[in-house]
Amino acid sequence: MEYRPDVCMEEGCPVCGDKVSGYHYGLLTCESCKGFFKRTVQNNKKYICAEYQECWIDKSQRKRCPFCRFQKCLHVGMRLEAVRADRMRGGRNKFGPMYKRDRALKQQRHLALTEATGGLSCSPPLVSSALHRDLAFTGGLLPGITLPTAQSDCISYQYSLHPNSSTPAPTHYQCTSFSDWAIKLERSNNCGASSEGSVVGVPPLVQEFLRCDPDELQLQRKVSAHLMEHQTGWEDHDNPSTFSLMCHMADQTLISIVEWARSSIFFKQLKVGDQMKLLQSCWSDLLLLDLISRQVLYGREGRLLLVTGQEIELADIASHVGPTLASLIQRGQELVGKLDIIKVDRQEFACIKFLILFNPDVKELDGHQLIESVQEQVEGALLEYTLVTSSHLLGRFAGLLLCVSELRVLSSLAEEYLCYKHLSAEVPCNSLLIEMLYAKCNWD
DNA sequence: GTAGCCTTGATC
DNA sequence: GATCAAGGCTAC
Repeated sequence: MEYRPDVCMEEGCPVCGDKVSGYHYGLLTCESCKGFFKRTVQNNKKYICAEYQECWIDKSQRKRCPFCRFQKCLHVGMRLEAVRADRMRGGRNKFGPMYKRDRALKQQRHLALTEATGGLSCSPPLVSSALHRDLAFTGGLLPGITLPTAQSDCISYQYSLHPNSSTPAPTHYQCTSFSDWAIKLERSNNCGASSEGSVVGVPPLVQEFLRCDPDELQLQRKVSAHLMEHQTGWEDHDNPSTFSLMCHMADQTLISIVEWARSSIFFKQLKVGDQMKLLQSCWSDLLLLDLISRQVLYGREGRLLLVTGQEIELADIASHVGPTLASLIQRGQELVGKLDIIKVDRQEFACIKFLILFNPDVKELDGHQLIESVQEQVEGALLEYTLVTSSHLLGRFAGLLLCVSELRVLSSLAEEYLCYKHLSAEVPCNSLLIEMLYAKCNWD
């Protein structure tokens, strides 16, 4: 394989986003963070953060808070043990093979991406570089002018959120090839389907749940179109932060979840009051399930696939967020890993959605009996389906229920985080997320 | 204290 | 001998 050193150097420093100069103390970093890390460790420096130990570190602000800079160095994986106690110069350390593996991996990823995008990746698809732009890693997350189409194999992004802006978009980023993604979708959609449209071995109720499920590509187009249509209306004076964009994205996903529920079997039979109570009780579970199922069904390892079809390196996100969100992402990743190992399919995810929605534990339900009965039917259908598809008898079913419990814990933590961000005025106004959050609080 | 460039030396 | 990741030097 031809070795291309530039592939590794294209990425920004994981600490500050500056130009990488090589592997230093365990990973690719820039020269200044290398020097900073060395000075700190060699001289056993102790820093104090003047604020809340969550200072943003980028190229322009890295000098402001050495405490947070050093914390970030450690967080992204710089290794203390790579700083030599004896100060011996030259030579290699024990990380040599690790650097080699990392290089090979990056090279492999680059080639895979080049192939997936039909050799169009002349400029690197590094959303990570865009993440370094501002405190809330703005940019690169709104689909630009080019929406994925069958003709366009490459999804472009621009820095500039305003098409008429005089500032030229400095870089185009590429994302997952649309055709590659579509192939994955098609494969997933057709799993087990017979030519008549019924599915062999799949209980009729599960088939009905699957029929209610929104089409992923339609959802992607809808959310992307909405974000592009409304981007000029947000924070006219400034670019919206990435967190704010994520909120808009989540809002749109939530709207699609409500639409899904309203048009679904059983739910349509409920009184509006009960419908509201059920949705208010589980909106965050469903939102998180939507995100997680997307990773399991269509995502790639180490990346976060957004509802718009864009992908972000998880390592990049983790290195740009505070400890609370980083821990949430970590747990989410672990859950995706668990579901990935047991290869949960669309049928099972469809059942889980109904299982979450029809929660008889919700208080003051008029149609409590009906909801309890639906929950039993869903459980029965899921159990039947897992028994048909898995040889592990009850193990798979029990495993899925355990994952649902973990998902509920995570969504509750995510709600707390959202609440905190809302109190810090970082969530956009008129957010459906906040409306749901408040509805739940008042109702609880 | 920072950060860019230089020197060193084990490994390939 | 080339490479490259350590530590060192020094202008700012």
